[in-house]
Amino acid sequence: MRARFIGCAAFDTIRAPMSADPTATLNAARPTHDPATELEVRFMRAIEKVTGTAATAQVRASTNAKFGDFQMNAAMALAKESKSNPRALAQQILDATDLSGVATMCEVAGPGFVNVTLETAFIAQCMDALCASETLGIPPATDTHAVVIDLCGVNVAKQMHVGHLRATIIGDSLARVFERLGRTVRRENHLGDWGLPIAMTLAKLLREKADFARLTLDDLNRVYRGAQQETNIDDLTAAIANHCGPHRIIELEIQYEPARAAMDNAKKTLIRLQSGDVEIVRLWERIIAVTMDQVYDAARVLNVKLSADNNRGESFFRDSLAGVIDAFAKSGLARIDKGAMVVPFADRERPLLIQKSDGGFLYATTDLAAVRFRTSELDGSLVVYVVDARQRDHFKDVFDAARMIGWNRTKDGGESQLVHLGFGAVLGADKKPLKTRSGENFTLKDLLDEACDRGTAEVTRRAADPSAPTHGLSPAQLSAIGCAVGIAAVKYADLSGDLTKDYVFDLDAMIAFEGDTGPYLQYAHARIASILAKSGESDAVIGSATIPLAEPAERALALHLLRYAQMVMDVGRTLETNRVGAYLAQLASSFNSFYQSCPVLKADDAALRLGRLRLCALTRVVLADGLSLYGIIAPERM
RNA sequence: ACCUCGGUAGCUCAGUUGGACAGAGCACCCGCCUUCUAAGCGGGCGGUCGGCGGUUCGAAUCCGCCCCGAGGUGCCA
Repeated sequence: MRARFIGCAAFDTIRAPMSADPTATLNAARPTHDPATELEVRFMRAIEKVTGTAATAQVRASTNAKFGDFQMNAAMALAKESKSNPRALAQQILDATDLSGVATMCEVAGPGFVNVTLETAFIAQCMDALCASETLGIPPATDTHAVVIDLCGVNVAKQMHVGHLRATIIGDSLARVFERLGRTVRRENHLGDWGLPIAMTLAKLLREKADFARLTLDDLNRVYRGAQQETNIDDLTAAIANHCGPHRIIELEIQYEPARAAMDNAKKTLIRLQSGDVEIVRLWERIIAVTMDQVYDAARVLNVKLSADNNRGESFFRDSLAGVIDAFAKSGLARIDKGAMVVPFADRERPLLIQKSDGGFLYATTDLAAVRFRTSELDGSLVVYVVDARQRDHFKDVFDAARMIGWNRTKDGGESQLVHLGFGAVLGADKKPLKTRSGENFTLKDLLDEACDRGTAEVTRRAADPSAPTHGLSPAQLSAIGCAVGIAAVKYADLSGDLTKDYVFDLDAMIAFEGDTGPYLQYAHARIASILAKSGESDAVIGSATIPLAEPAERALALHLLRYAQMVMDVGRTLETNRVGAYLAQLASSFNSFYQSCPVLKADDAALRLGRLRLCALTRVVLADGLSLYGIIAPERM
């Protein structure tokens, strides 16, 4: 079984494999409504004319409003290659660029930047194109293969803890991003539902004559831990390994006699399970059901798309393990070493162990079977493993072995990308990993309950104000909004940071409602929903209005809305979910600034009012869509 | 010992893959609700980007050597 979330570390195996091919980024489809696309095209033509090379123009949004809307940075790098003056080259490129209908003002600045200020009419044109797009400007996916995402990864008979939060919501969020990009997505929940630890638990339950019909997860959790402890003979094996005296060893052997008996019992139970003993299989299915109920509950509360349909655990692969060994043995990639079957690597000492000297299989064996299944059966051209960063070396080995034997191939023989998205650990206040083994830690359920309670308390407190939009709502309605707010706080806190870093589990920080938080985004959304409702205008009327861009706040908001599609595509390319959060925080901030300085319902004239309403409407759509990538619910009122 | 990842404001973190004076949020200080939701907006305070060298028009970002922290390293998963 895969104990995937014990603790700590930070790394990603992702950056190298995902960004290896620069031409892929160059040739990738770009959002057609995005001004950066048009600028890139026009500047590239000019660069080709001037220098004869097909270099990217390096068009970026300006870091500072005083530099205009966009900047073109290619001149400096090109000047370095040709050893010419960067400012002069920038001017040459600028002179050769046809910017009619796009930019009003362009100038060379600093060491060779080209600052671009867009023509307002062009921004309006882009905004109309964005509004007309059903995908918010995201071009259709070119790859029709599946994206396979390994997420959640719970172990049967064990309680979910805060570590599972990450594997579940990160995986779900990535799945949503790829769905948004038009890809076919397969969520795979690789359950730890097979092997000796499960048999040990079953054996102990049988010995204690447990009532399987009334079994709870707490019971299972306790028995699981008890079974681990009572079969533990680490001290004895250590004593033998350290060549302790015979007296000491005999003493330990007597002491560990019960442990050996328990282990023998567990192994017998395992054989019964493996051979399909009807009674044992029935009980096995029962403990899986008890375990999975908590997972489905958590998924529902977290608004994560995960159900029994996604379950494909270790037991699913049990009959293909011997085939894995055969394939590696026949291919000559594996050899026997010290009685075990290993796959050696050319570039490192330590091999990958795929079969124990006693003939037993290991989790690497299961993972190899799963890799093959996910590429060749599920047809995944991208397989992402959302698993604790500490298993980095393990996945490096498994992926390399899979590539060596050619299991990184889709049905049509194309190459699959195998990526381990190793997320950081959730640490305690002492900066040490929160460990489940100690037993006294926060369970996932505790965390989610607390988030809902605090959210509900906050929403209820504000609803007491007679002028609040939520005033007069029923406790059930307030609780629904409160849970959405509390859960948004938790999910945003997790997904908006660097996934590969550890973070300290701080409930108060996680469930904060002010500043750069999930509720801040929900609040902006609720404000807009409220304005739109109060306006009394139909979508059709609002949709045909002219978007106003005269005010700086209007212009800034519009330009940011135009960047949405590119951001989603960037997340698909890099798997960095924090880009969504950063984008949305900026969007909400831009909107709130706009809202502060530009009256909407009380605008000076009817056309301006409708135009600003249209800006509001589009902001609401993008905000809600972005929040949906995190699986965060955006209430109409709060 | 070896391999890997990290070190940015008092705290929590960003930093568009080498670009302009390093940005947010929290905390603290000062303004803004008879006006569309103050979970908000505007302004201020605050940093030798772990240290030292190197590469170049230009480095938090790339390279080298140190310091500190964490994780991993063959028959558990």
